[in-house]
Parts: sequence; structure tokens; C-alpha cells
Amino acid sequence: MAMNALLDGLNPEQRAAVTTTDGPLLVIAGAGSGKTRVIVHRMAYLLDQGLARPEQILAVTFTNKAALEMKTRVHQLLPPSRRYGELLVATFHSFCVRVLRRHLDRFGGSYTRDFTIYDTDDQGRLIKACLKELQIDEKQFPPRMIQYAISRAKNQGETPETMAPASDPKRDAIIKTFRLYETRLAAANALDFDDLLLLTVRLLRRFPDVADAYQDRFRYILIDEYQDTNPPQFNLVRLLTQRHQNLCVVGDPDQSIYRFRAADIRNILEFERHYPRAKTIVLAQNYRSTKVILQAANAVIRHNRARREKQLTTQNAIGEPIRGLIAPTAEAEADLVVEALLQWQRQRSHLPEAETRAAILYRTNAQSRLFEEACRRRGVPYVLVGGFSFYQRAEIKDALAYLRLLLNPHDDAAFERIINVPARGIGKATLEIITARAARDGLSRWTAMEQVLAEGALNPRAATALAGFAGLIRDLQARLEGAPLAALVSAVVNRSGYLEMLAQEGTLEAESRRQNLEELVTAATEADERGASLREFLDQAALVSDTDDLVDNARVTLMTIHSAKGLEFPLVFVVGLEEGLFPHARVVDDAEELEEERRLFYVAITRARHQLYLTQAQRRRVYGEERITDPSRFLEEVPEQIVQFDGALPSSGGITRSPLSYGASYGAPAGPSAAKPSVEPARSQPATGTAEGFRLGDRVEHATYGAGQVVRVADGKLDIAFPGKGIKRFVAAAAPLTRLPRR
DNA sequence: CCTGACCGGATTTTT
DNA sequence: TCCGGTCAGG
Repeated sequence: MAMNALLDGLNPEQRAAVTTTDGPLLVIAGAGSGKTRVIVHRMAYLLDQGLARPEQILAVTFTNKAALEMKTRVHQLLPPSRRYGELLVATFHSFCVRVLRRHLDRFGGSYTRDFTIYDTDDQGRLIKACLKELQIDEKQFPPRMIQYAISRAKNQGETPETMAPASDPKRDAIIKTFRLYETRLAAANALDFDDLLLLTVRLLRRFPDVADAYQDRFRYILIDEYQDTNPPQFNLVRLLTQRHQNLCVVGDPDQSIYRFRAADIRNILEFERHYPRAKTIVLAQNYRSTKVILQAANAVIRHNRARREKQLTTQNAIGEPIRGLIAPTAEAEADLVVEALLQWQRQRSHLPEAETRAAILYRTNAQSRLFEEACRRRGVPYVLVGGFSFYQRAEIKDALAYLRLLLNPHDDAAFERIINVPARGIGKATLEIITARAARDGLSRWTAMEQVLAEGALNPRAATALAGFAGLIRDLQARLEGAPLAALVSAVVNRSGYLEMLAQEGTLEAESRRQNLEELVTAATEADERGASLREFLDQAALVSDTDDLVDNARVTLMTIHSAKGLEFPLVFVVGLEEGLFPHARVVDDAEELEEERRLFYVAITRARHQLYLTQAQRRRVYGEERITDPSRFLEEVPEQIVQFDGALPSSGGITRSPLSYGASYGAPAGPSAAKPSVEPARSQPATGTAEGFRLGDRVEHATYGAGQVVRVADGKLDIAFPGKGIKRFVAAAAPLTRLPRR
């Protein structure tokens, strides 16, 4: 009976994916094919059929938010009598934290179950400290580059030892920093994001009894977004499924967009090789989008060579044509988008609100500002996802750093963060002494501080300040036992003088930061109500993701395309479709990266249910300088018969007037071109300056680089953009360039 | 030790 | 443009 309800409304493929429960199963799920639904129903089915008890199922999702939603939906599917026990639905990282909080001390050494989690920020601080200690020049080897290289190496299973010996200086710098970084992490009893996965894998490998217990327990394992798993995640899955082999992975190779995070698309492409008994089911029926949108998506993704062909089909309506908007400037683009959005929502105001939700999707977070401003100008309420989420704000991280230090005084990242915040007279010189001592004796900052204090070698002023800080932390530590979290957080922000500091600033911004801290106290109160410990509170804060604070009923959502993965909206704007921005300039000369970028575009398109807008700004400020843009190559990959352009198409030069085409009122830039109505194609924009006869927008020919376009004229210098080769700067008077006829 | 002025370099995406 | 780092002066 219950089973019928569970399988009702599923198509044959989906049904098979739900009920094929013996052995490995690969579900290739196209965009909008009801993937989440399949996972939810599969879990409910396993429980309902008595194939597993709740604690025997592990489901892994990409975000905490997805996990929560999935859990809720499973319970909704089940009759009340079946709703027992705890279903484990988690992200890889939160699952690993669970395991490590139980077993990490098995390793012995400095690692204990009380470890601290270092986020990207903490990691960056530590890398910088290491560079300094090693006297490696930050200019020559940017900390971010080193950080990225180390993370990459770790995810590929490398250690400083396997990487040595180094041949070139860069690699040498990386390896040296890597080695010191790992030492310092261990000394601080800290784990970075990568460690969470790596150490869990190592733990299961090293201690068969632990592995045994988990392998035995998880009879059924489900992994969502499997195309985005990286090597440690793959290894973890392998380890966990050794016994029962009831692994179900769901994903879409065409939506693999996390290569930079070491995700390996081969994990899904070669699943059948990794699990020879595997069955494969393809969900190619799309329930989300109109035929037009799907046609665009199929056409775009077919340009990728490295893929397994899969055509999505839908029985949905043909739908409205895709709309293309070309705006003269990025500001105008934002205005046009918001205008179009309002008009669309107005036309559908008779529909339920859920049917009028819209998303503005961009490639980079930096683009969000323009759209926020445009929304504010029109009084449109919006929700911004990502960028600076609550737990990333400086004041929140400061408060959390205090809390971290209470639990683990050897947490160097936290120590450094707050030792002089608010300012308490502990300056660079004092800090240097502590740092030097810590480095010399391999101590944590905290222990080094205690030693330095005990020796009485500091000048009196510094000593007093330092002792005051140490006293403050010990005082707060004394309140740890038994006190509610909310009271503890309050004590931290009060006793540390943090609130007073904000009060004295008296600015609007300080006031908003004070309110954020108040909100943190509220969050702590809620954690108290859940019965959470400080440890759990901090873990959760470290592992929240951008999309976790997503608001489901927001009528307008702004976010990066990466954040939009797994979501859908009736109306979607994909903005900034310009060469160098999307696809991003950093990828255009790497074929594989470019294909990933195209998959990103594919993800963006397939978020749309009813209406899709693709937009471009003809000019955009980059580093505070106006640049002329080329339309994204991806735009040309969308079949032109299904796109309706408003405004001028650069390639055709034609002008289609419509209610949405822009007029002189939009973003007229300052300077000579200001008065000119901007309805002309980019190629004939008036120049904003001249040098040796070249004008902004001119097409030119260079002997080695080929054809290019003038994107900047200033100081007697010319910037020329060469497609695929980047922007080169020339001295205008001596530039070996010939002008090409205008198109 | 702290503040403010100045300069130079940077923007990809995130658990 | 904006942010972070450096340096001089209080």
C-alpha cells in the first residue's frame, strides 16, 4: 500500500532507480529530471520495505541545506508509524567531522577529538605566517597561489615528502611551505577542509576495526552530485561501501563544475569500471524546462567534445523564446534586467508567488553589486546568496575566534585574529616576540605567550597588556562549564570590549555589526534549545555553505551560477555573457577548463523553467577602467532561431525596438560619448580618447598576435585585447599595429 | 603603538 | 575601484 504511494507518479526509469536496491547503481540524471525526488523516494523505499533501518542509511548531499530538505521530504513520504530513528543525511565534510570527533585521537600525537576546523580564511593566515617564517617573498610567490597549490596537492594525495625534491624555485617554495604548514596545523590541533576528508580516509585505512564498524553499519549509501566528487571523497566512498556494495550514485557529467576543487569527472564517467557489477539508469526526461530552454541547453553542451552524448527531452510546452538583452554598459544591463524582471512578474501577478520567482545568475561575485543597486533603485526586494554570508563577517568571525580559543588555546589562527581585537595595546613588536618563540620551539602562540610572560622579558606596558589578554581568556574559560551558549557569547563580546569598541565608533556600520553580534547570540540561543554544545555550534559555523541561508520564498534571488546548482526558478537571467567574463579570461586558453566553463553555462540555462534571459554589457568597468567587451562565444552556441534580441546585435547591426530596448536614459557614461543615444552596436561606439590615431573599439592587426581590439587608450599607451591571448599593452607611438576596417 | 596617507596590485568559482 | 600593505608622524 505504502509502496504504491511511494512509486506513484514516477516514470519507469525513476521507478527503476528507486527500486534497484541490490549492488552498485549509477543514475545519470539530466538537469531537471527529478533527481532529488529519486533519492528521496529511494530512501523512503528502503525504509518502507524494511531493507534498512534509518541508521543503516547514509546519504551524502552537496550542501547542508540540501541534506535538511531531503531528510524532511523522506519523513513526509513515510507513514507516521515508520518515522523512527535518525536518518543520516550529511555533506561529505560534516560526515567526516562526525567520524573524526569520535575517533581522531586514535592517531595519537597532537591530534585529539577536540580539533579545530580551519576555514579558508584561517588557512590563508597560517600560510602567510609560514611564508614569513621561511622568509619566502610574498611578492614572488603569492600566498593565494601557494594556498591553492597546497590544497590541490593534498587532494591529489600528495604530501611534502612525495613532492620532494623540487626542481624549480616555485615548486620548492610550495613544498617548503606545505611542510611547515602541516607541522603548524598539527601543532595547533587544527584540520583544514581538506584534512577533514583526508584524515577520515586515513583513519579508516589505518584502523580496520573502525572501518569495519562503519562498513557494517551503512548498508545503503547514496551520493548526490557524484560528478563533483574529488579523490578523497571517492576513496572514502570506496572504503565505506566495501562490505555491502549497495551504493547508489546520482549525478550528471554535464554539470560537473568543481574541477578547481579537485573534483574528478572520471569518478562518474568510469563508475562501471570502479564497480563492475554496477547497473546504470539514465534519466533523460526533463520535467523542469520548456522545450525552447532545453533545446538551448542541448545545443550548447553539444559543443563539448569530452562527453557521453545524452539528449534531454521534455513533454513540457514549447514556451517563450529566449530573450537576449544587449546593454551599453554594465549599469544599464542591471537596470534592463530588473526592468524586465518586474514586467514579467507583473504579467504573472495573478499566479501564486512561487510561479513568479526569479534568479539573476552571474559568473563572479563581483557582479552582484550592480544588480543589488539596480534592485534598490527600483525598490525591488532581493536576497543575495553567498558573497559575504553571516558567518563570514569579520565581527562574527572575531567572536567565534574567541570561542574557539576557549576550547582550544593552541588554535593559532584564532589567537592571531583576536589577540589585539579590540585594540588592547599588543602591537607588532610583542607579536613578533611571541611568533619567534613559537617558531623556535615549535610551540603554539598561546604557550609561547605564557613562556614569554613568565620570563618577564617584555617591557612593562606590553607585559600588562598581554597578561590582561591571557587573563580574559582564562576568565572566559572558567565560564565554559554549564553556562548556556548564549550567555557565553554575550560574555565574550562584552568582556572582550568588543561591543564597547563598536559603540565608540558610533558609525552606522558599527551599529550594523553590533546587530550582527546580537544575531549571533540569538543563534546561540537556538543552539541551546537544540541542546547543542559549543563544539557543535562552532562546527556548524565552520561548515555552513553559501546556499544554506538561501531563502526559498524570495521573489528575486541573486547568486553565482555555482551556488545555483540544484535549484530551479520560473524566470532566470544569465548575465554578463562576455568574452573574458563568461567564459572567464583565466580559462580561455585551456580546452578542458573551457569545457568546464561551458558546463557552467549549461547549468545556468537549465535552472530556468519558463523564461530565460541572456544578457551582455557592451562596456564594463574592470579595475575601474572602462573596457569594450565582445559577446560571449557561448551566445553564439544558442540556436539563433529561438532567441529574440532586444536592442542591437553587434554582429548584425540591426536594431529591434521593443519595450525593453534601452534609451538614452540608461547609464549614459560621462565623457564625450555621454550625449549619444547608445543604440548603436559596440563596434561604432564613439571613442573616449585618442592616441596616435587609434580609438577605443578599433580593430587592429598585429604581426604575432593576429587580430585584436583596442580596449583602452590612455597616457600614450594602447591596450589591445587579442581573443584567447589576453590583453597586451603597447606604446601608442611605436605600436606595430595596423588598423582593420570596421565590421 | 596607533592612525592616516599613499601606493600598487587584483577578481573565478566553494565545502 | 577597492582593498591591503607599508611608512611616517603623533
